[in-house]
Amino acid sequence: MRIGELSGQTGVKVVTIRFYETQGLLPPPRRTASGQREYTPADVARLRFLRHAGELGFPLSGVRELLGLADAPGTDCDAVHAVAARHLEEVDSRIRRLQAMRRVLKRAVSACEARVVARCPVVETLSDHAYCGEEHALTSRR
Amino acid sequence: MRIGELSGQTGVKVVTIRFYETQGLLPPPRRTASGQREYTPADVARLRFLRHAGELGFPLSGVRELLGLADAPGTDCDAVHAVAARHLEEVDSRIRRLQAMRRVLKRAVSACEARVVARCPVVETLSDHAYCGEEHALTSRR
DNA sequence: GCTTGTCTCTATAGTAACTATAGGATGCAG
DNA sequence: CTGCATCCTATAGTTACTATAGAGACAAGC
Repeated sequence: MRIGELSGQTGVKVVTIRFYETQGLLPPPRRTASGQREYTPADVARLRFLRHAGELGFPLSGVRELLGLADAPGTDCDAVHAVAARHLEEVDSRIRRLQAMRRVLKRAVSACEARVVARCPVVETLSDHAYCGEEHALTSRR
Repeated sequence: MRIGELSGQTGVKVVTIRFYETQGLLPPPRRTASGQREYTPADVARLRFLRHAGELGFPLSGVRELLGLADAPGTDCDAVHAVAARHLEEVDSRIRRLQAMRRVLKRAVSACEARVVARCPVVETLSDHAYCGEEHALTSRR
């Protein structure tokens, strides 16, 4: 099948498929005489794996590891588990950081709606250095 | 004060301060005869505002808007509220997406630990096209 | 006056994970 | 055979910075 068909079957955009190829996540397929890529059902499976991993937020480096492990004869479940567990921790940490942001933000936005104060609570929150007390919850972002 | 001092007082790295200047978030300061930047206490306040907004996850475009509104004579609280409320929704949405990821991920990782199945649950989760049923919860990332 | 060390300057490139665009070539239906 | 969808490569843009190179500036000590 050609790249458009592969894209349709997997839900991965054509440009992204080519991008995955440059990143070594998808093996370079055979080409027709005119240079067009020709894929097999095995590529569909691999690309679906890629997509699912992407949807679960694995970074491409992690996906690469997972693919390597899944490809190896007799999957090393421990190694796979380690990659996934590490990513789960990362997701947890991102959630915690976002929730900390959310609390501060929600408080300011709500105060704004309540209209009980003279000065804009959002601007105050951002301007006030005392707010830095919240800083502990809002550790380095990313 | 020079840029290093400003950096120390605000916790924003020197390179980041210069970056904010190129992005129009911090006005270009006066320069000494030799070309070094000279800042005032007003710059400290503005940079702290910038840092707080950054910690709350506002995109630079949002920070730009907020700064513009905060600078205007007589803060337009409604406009500020709109920017903040929009960002709050964005944060909420990111949290929801991450939590959906987390559920799927947690299930696979736990199954892995329980060791009740023959094949690696993480690899299964990623390979199984039936998993696409979860797709609704895991909408387009980013 | 000279050296040493820290700070500052500009400009460029790299990060993640794609997306967008330009400018052509190919494949297929009518 | 013409038109349109699809395909090709290569390059640049996105976000919010960080890293690096190579050079100039400032303060202290000798």
